[in-house]
Amino acid sequence: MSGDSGAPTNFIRQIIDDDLASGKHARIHTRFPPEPNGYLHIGHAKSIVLNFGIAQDYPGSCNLRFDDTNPAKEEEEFVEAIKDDVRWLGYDWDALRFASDYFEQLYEYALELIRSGKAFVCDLDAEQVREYRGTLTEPGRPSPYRDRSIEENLDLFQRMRAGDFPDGSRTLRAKIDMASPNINMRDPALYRIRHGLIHHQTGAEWCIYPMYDYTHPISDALEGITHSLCTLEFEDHRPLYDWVLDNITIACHPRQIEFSRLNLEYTVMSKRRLTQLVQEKHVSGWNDPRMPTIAGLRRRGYTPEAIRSFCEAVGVTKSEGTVEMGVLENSIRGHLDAVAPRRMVVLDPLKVTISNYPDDTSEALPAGNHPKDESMGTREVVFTREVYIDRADFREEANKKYKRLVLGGEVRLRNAYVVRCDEAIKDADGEIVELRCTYDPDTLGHNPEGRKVRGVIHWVSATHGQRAEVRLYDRLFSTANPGRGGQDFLDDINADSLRVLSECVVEPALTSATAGERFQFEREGYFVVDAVDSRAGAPVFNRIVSLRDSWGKIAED
RNA sequence: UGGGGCGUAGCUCAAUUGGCAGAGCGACGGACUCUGACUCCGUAGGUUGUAGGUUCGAUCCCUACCGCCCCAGCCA
Repeated sequence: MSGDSGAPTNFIRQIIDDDLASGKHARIHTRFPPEPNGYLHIGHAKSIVLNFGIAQDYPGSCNLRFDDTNPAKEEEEFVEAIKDDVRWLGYDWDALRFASDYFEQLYEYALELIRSGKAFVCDLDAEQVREYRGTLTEPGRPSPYRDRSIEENLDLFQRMRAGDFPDGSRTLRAKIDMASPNINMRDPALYRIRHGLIHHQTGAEWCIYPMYDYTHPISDALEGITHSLCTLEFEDHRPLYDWVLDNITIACHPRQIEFSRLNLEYTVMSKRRLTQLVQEKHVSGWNDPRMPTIAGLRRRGYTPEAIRSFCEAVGVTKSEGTVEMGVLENSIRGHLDAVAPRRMVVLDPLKVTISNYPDDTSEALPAGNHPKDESMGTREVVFTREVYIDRADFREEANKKYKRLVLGGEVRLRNAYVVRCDEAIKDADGEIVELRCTYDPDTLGHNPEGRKVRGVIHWVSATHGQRAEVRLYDRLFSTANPGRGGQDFLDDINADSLRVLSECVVEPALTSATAGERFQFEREGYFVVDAVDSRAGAPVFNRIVSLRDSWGKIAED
């Protein structure tokens, strides 16, 4: 049942299997319930893949529901961005809902709670409530307003809605148990008063807003959710979730199941911190390619497929851990290796003159777009007397392990000829400014006989290539767990997380690349045409991820 | 300190519910290669947090410890 997509099973899917087998449910209904107070991040993707993935694999459905009970923090911009991100990830909701759709029903249920003596209007202010609540080790004391008559509570609550009382002056509270060892059960607030806010869905219609703990179970039940999946910090809230549904007249009682949230090395995931990065302009916005947001990963060049397979790879459990960044990187490498056309780009150009190649000639050489997939076809690269190679691909001398160009040595120019380096020309400071090489005309398409070249390097024609900007992104933070030990996480920002290279040379086939197109720059990594800053005929490239590099780990000789 | 959770390989997860502790990723080594990529082959890596107990037999059941996370918003 759960294996249809090849998605690995987990304890939640096992519970669902059991519920289907026992006949408790014939159909599964999940929901993804974001609060529109920020952009979605990779941690939300885990929840999205879980919830929508279950709906896909079982006979089931999944709603997108905005948990919009706190208009002070929520905005329409965020609801639109979230819808975009969910769709981009490849999912479509069965129903689009807002918790605010249920405000009227929520209000009616609150009246029911009051009528049955399960809720009361409390006149304590926030500080007094805190004093009465007790501590982790001491029980709380009942509010002096706890035993008001039902009639008075009804009247007061109706007047709360009518706007008769100022912010913070009163709350509606559940009447549960002030001595409960679970603080969430110590007569939690159900409604608070908030004047003067324009809610993005309901406008100025309400001046009282329901709390999450009250809204969520009822919203779930109203939608016929069977399994309400949330993160571990809500485990303590489950008794309250159940209490609400057990004490009102409602037919459905979803099962809340908690799983551990995603933690990723070298980044931060809390909305508070992401918001701070954006507001204080440590990044260019929610979609900065270094951000772990879906919008950031999208602009960075990640694919929905890669993010989905990443989410499946990390699994779903109740134990907390931190996933290595390499797992995310491998997910995109794996996908793009299969589908990204290959191109040649020189990031740090060093001019090479092929002395024995005629000045007035050029050759259009066919180059495969993919080494293992001929269906991806070929394009032409232009070979000329002057080409660029990368500075890192030449050394005056090196040991045998160095598989690139050395003085007096031979190397193949990818898709073209074998060349030998005869001379390195230096400027007054001793810096190499040009290489003089000779090429072997008999090495096109086959290797020379009787001798072995050191390796293969990429190149671009100096006369046919085009300058382009390439942005090299690295992890946003320099430590695996930013801000650990209580210090400011901003101190851990990686100062080199973005390097802009403006003098790169790209092969002709790349000048017409359009926004969002992804390529492998051979021997370098995977790159995407930036959707924001590229211009027609002048693409800007973002590095998505470098190629795996076993050479970089070997100590320099 | 009260309550709620979680501890299995470097990381993420399995282990048919008491029957020889495995996989993927990573690391390391090799093969292949016109990408130091991809692919393929192989190796290492464990006192299952600790100490007891029950049992022929414990990752699994019991007891006690230890460590880590969450909870004292009129946030979600």
